[in-house]
Amino acid sequence: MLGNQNDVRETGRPDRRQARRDATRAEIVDAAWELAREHGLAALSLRDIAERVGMRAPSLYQYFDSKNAIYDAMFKQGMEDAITSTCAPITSTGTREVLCELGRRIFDFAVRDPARAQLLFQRTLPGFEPSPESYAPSLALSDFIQGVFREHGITDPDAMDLWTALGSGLINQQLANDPGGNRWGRLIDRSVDMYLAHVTAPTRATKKKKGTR
Amino acid sequence: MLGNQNDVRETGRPDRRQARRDATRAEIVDAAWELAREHGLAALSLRDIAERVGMRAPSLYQYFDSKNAIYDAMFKQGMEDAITSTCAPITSTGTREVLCELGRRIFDFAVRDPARAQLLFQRTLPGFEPSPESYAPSLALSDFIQGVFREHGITDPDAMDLWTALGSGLINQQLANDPGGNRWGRLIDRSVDMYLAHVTAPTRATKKKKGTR
DNA sequence: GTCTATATCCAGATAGAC
DNA sequence: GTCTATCTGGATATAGAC
Repeated sequence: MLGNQNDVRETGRPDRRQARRDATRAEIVDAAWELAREHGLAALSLRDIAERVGMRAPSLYQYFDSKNAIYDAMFKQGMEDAITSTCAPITSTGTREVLCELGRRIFDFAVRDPARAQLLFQRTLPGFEPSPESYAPSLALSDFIQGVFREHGITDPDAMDLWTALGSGLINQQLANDPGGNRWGRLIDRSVDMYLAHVTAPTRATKKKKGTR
Repeated sequence: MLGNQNDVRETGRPDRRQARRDATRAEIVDAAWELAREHGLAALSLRDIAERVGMRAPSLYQYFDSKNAIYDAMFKQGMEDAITSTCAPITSTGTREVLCELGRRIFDFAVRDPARAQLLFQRTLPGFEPSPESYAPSLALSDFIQGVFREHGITDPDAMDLWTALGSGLINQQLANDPGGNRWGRLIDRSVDMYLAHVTAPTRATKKKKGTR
């Protein structure tokens, strides 16, 4: 569980043994993801993972301290992938186009791999919680999204929460009720229109707005 | 798994043995829900359920054919509770008030019991799928909601999907990121405003509308 | 660093006595 | 209808040989 897996040796730089070790760790995580996609996240077993990488189960303990440590490495890798898929520069300029692009990136990332979405975005695994180190990329992702919104004048925290609800709802419904289809994916642009019309609407009555001017 | 548990005897009416049996079945399902709430849905074990009702595990097989049959009974009971909580007559009249009331009922029902929400609305249990019989109440619930919307002039299927996404997103975020709090519950009325402003907005450009008039 | 062997524990499900 | 006893199989994790 403790994160000394990336430590360098006393020389101050990782030697070849260390590099080999990291490569094997990555192999194990990849095998775990394969199995999770095939049989479900909760059905992962150390035996199956070991078999897929050509080992016996006990050998895995040379690379991970426990099964939860493997889940943790999967979580971390998944979050890093989420950043790669989501945080690329956005070429569009208009607010509507930017939000559509951003929304679609996240939606596609989540829907592309249901098992990954379950580990990253739902909290459904029995006793698993990501370690602070593995959770860090998640915060970076939040910051990126928040930054994009701020650039377009949306700073109200409630408006941000509304956005995350809308996005997670589209993803959720797509995965639960039309896996492999596009029934809710089709609604992304429309959702952005609805959202922007509301958030940028002229102030009226008791409705909270983006600014106070 | 097969649903002969509610059969009547050859006389054509259930006798007292049958009533006792149904009562015990209900006890078992209640105990299973208690344990699911305490230790998580996936952590249910027949031993624990049996212990809670004062039996040994094998005795449960007098009442249910398998562990999945217990999940199935839980699903059915949960869906019936959802109908009870959701489908009561709505006293409000205005469209906004009606949708707020409806949304809040479903939200409260889901958030009140995360384990139940996981079984009913997410598809996260290893090999479980509800039987057609247990799934039936779910369809009745959909029909009710659809009827309410139709009464208020919303018939566009995409608009319905948008509503379910919005609702499930609020629930999802509340359960995952602020369990026990109200961070997204506060946004229900605002979400309804946003939704209605969009769905009932005057037709413009390529935006789909509720009707063609 | 990987293995065999094993410890320990738990699961769902069945057989058959009472 | 409930029990004890057991089957079968799985899990995570550890000890110690090589």
